[in-house]
Amino acid sequence: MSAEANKLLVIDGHSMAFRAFYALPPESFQTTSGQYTNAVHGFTNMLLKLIREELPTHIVLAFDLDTPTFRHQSYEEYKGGRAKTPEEFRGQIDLIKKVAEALTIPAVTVEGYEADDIVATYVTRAEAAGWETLIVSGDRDALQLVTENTKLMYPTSGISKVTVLDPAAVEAKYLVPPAKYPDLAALVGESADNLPGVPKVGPKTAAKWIAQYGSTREIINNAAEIGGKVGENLRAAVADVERNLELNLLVRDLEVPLDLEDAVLTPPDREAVEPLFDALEFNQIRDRLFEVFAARFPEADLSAEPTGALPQVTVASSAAELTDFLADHDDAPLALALCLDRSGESLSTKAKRDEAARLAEALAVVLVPAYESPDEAVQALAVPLVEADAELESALAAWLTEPGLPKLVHDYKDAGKRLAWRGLSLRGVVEDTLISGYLIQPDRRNFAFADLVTQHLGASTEPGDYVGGEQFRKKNDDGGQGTLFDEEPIPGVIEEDLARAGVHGMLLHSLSSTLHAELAERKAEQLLYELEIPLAEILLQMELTGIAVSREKLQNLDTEFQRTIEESAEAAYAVVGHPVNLGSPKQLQTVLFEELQLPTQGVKKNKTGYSTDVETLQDLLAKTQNEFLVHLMNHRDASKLRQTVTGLTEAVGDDGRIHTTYAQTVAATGRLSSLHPNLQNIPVRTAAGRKIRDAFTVGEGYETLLTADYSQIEMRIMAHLSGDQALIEAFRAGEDLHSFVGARVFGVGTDEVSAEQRSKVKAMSYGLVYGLSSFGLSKQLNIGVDEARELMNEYFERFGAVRDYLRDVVSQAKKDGYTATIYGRRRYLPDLTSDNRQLRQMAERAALNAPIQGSAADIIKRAMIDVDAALAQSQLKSRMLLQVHDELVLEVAPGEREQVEKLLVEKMSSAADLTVPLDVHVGAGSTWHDAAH
DNA sequence: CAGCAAACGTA
DNA sequence: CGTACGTTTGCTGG
Repeated sequence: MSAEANKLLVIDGHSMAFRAFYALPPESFQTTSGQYTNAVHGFTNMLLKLIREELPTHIVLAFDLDTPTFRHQSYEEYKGGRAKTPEEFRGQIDLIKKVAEALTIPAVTVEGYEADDIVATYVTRAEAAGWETLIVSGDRDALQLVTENTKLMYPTSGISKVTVLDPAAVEAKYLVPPAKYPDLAALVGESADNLPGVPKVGPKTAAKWIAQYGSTREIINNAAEIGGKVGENLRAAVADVERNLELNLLVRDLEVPLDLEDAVLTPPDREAVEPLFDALEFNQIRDRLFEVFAARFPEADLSAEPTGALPQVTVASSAAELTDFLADHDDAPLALALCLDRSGESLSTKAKRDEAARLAEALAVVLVPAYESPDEAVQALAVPLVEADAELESALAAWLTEPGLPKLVHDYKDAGKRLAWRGLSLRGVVEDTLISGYLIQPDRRNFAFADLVTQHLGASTEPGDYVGGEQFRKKNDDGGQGTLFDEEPIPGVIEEDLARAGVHGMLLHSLSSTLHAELAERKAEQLLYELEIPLAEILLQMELTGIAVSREKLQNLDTEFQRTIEESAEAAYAVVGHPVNLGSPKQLQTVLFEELQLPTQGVKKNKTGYSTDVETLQDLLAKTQNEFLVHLMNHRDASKLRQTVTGLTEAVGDDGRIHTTYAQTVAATGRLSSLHPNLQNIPVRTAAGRKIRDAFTVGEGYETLLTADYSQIEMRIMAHLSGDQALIEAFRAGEDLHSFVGARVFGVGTDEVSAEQRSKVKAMSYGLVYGLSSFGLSKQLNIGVDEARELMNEYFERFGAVRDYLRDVVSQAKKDGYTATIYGRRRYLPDLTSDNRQLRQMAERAALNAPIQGSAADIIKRAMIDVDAALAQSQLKSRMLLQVHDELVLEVAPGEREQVEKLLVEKMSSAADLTVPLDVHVGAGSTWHDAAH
């Protein structure tokens, strides 16, 4: 590289770290261990952006030290009066230095000097060598360094907006050429450094004097001839100005520990980047980092050291090849990976890509045996699912469906579904690393295979990172993966896909054993083998089966709700005199609180201003009787319902049924969640909402829908876990729980409890499960805090063991670091010991709730497995369709109703052995609405 | 076009 | 200042 092409980037690390810190909210950038990373994040991003856009050949980061500098020694108050460094900033400078180290960018410090002096020294050397330089600093002292070859990037607000200053720009902005900036600053003073200047002299006066006399030294020499008040002030402040002059001037000839030439930019140290970015939980930045450096150093190899040999994937072309392969591996577990159709990956929006990914077809199954040694290429076999001969297909089907032949997968339900679309059934799954990963860290949201592999094995899932896979390495000029087609043994599957599936399968074996060691330590193996994996099989069937809906009923509802929407909108517009988007909280704020002048007193606020949620609207209605509010709320209700109807209509499959997907690894408590569409939040509370449930119907060939739900399961678990005798007695007596509790709390007979009293204790009982406070209760019940506290005291007086339990569960969780359900499902809550009060209290409420909500989830999961087994045992054709946390919906085959009902009640009630009975209510009907009871 | 905030449906 | 979720809409900022 020729000298002319050299470009130095020199960054004042401290000042930019501070800018980054104030530009990004610390609370949004925290690792699970509580370390704030907002400054690190912003700084790293900025650094990458500079490398990408400015193309420097050399980079230096300059940092201050904590020790005093020569400036402090000559002026004690130097930088005095600065606010204390915020708590959240602590440790972030060290992390930034670690990032620099991983990127092999030098971080330079010099004892007794500031970062600015280091910057000045490198700039001076670069100038001498004829290099171009870009300074990045938020400190104005750096202005003096600007020349034609040396520009300054100065952040104007935060770190996203920057100005690049050349000499002309400096002069335009500060009225003096760069070299004279110290003269100007000496006269004006610098409040950030606690350096007072001449009173009443601002940049304009100072610039005028400098133009007249040439320098501040000359101004002082001629101070006598300057008239007026400012002249007097100047003469009085000569000592200050002289001191400023001395302190402002940057040192340009420091002894620095690193030569300019040695600051050359080189590719990052991947071995250092990976663990550091793991710890910082920077995943997106990591990707961007490697992209930026790959673009910068196309020839360099940024990939990790190969961790083993790439599996050799052979494509089976005959049944014999498959049967031989299976015979070779006897009955040992084989990992299973699918090659999917990737043609949807280039769709324009994320929503479309996600949709395509969900529906992508399986093109091949790759079977991978456990490897003996990582250095020896494992022999894997790919079986095409398209254009394969019938014999091969049936040989594969036989292996897949045999429960006695063990398979390892990541996301069994997903693989099972894609295979089912091809008419294949997958059984005998002994490991699903998705679920294992979840059981270990239930509050993590993303269990992508590659992430689990990185985290638990520290390995790569990229074929290019394995010996023998060099041809798959992504080169910068990329685009040419198509060139890797040798031939196309399986339509739509390129060589790289096969290699990827091979690596995936190979890693499944190692990930499985690593996760199992963890599971064993947590005593969670039973949960995996006896609960979650069997449940996954059932969920898969439920998802494939779906639930029938009446398109006609949905269509009618859509029309009905649409009419309400239009009518209420018209009526609302009439009140305000013009149309508004009633779905825009922002526009509503304007209409409600500016145009209609509704009282804002006591109105809840959110980040964007006054809230417009139902609660607020109802309060406003009570106060003002403004009928706009009525129309708005009608509009809201109808829009929400129509939105649900639309979503359902779009989700109806060709078979006239809706197939939801259950997420088994999302809810941190152990519950399921439902998506695409969500069938766990279909309205039920209002009459209009219930009409939607009426569109869910029994399918053809079946007699009726059956719903079965646990009655008050969470309170029963509370009774069981707390051992509260009064509560246990209530459930054993089979009395109405809330009347029973109300009678005790209010000291009246069970049948004398008023409706109001009953609803109060009901809210209270449910609230306790969520960690309700007296404040929250008072708000919920619209009563005073005192009355709420009174109510709580009275409650705990009668049900003392409940209070003891709630207290103990939190303190135990603090001690252990986790809560546990009755089946031993753990939830880790590191925030229980956080210094941040809000985080800590949130964790405390989660600790109260997790054992209860989680135990209820365990119980219904157990029940589902037992019900499914009992249905099979009795050879019944009836089937489970939906689970809604404490409710199951089944489709009953003709003539089976009585038997199924009996079996349901029996299996659900006996799913757990509690000190209180588990009551189950059953209802039947031709629609979901009618089956409710 | 991606991602956030607000709102609201369920247990 | 009550837990656990998913989806849609409007809007901002890249």
